[in-house]
Amino acid sequence: MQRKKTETAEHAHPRPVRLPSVNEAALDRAARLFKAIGDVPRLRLLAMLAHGEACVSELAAAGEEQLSTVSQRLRVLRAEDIVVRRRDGKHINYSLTDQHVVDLIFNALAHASEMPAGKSTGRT
Amino acid sequence: MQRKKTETAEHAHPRPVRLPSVNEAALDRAARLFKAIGDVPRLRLLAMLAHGEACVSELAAAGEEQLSTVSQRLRVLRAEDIVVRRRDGKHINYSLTDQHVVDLIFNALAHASEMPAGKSTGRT
DNA sequence: TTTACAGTTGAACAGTTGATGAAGTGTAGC
DNA sequence: GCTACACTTCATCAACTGTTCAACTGTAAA
Repeated sequence: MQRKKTETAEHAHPRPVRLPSVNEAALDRAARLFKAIGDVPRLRLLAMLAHGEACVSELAAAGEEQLSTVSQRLRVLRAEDIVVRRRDGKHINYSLTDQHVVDLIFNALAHASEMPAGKSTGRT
Repeated sequence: MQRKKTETAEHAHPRPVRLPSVNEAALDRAARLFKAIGDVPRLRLLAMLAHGEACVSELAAAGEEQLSTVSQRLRVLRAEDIVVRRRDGKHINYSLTDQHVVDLIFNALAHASEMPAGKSTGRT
């Protein structure tokens, strides 16, 4: 019987099919990481934390946000092991987990400063 | 008079408020970039394209996805200038816009391979 | 021109996400 | 113990996202 594959690509190709050689687990981890930092409010939090650890109140005050809002954002970042927390009396201080995340962010921010917003502009 | 600000953080802090010194436009661009690549299917596409340019059919066949699905994913990546396209007869070949994106991705994938999935597992 | 191929776009739908106020947890001081 | 403070978690809800099929555009060959 002939199965109707609706639209599922299945035909002659100009080049042989090249299956991804990347580790699926790494791909998943990387995508999760990118997704977590792919949000302006969260990325801003990280940019703040890049200057040193800070407690939730500080971060909330600096961004004029509600505590619960900031707390939720930090939760997302913590779930991906991007930040860690440490209790200090009544306060809970957050900081970036490791240098590689710091590097990644600054690297991207640096490149982002170079390239104009996104559309048009053409190039050089 | 005491103003009721519901929950909006406003109290004594252990440290002075440190406002973000980062460029908002760069932050926005970086967040958009991360968001676009923060998705396994899209990141997989990029991983494939890192090996060289490919047309939509190839990418679709390699991932056993529908043409329209892949096309939509590429659209998102193209909207963020992560990939570019070039027509070649009936085919449209996509490739990564520049080396810096390639670096970013491989860098992240390399680090992702090092760190264990995310939660638990303990450590080494 | 007609047909087939390669890809894009639009609309609809399901699933996910993020912000918020209220309620809960944990710590410090009285 | 009780109260205040510093957060966290829960539940809700609106807004957004990703996938899909159908329809459409553009190219090539007959």
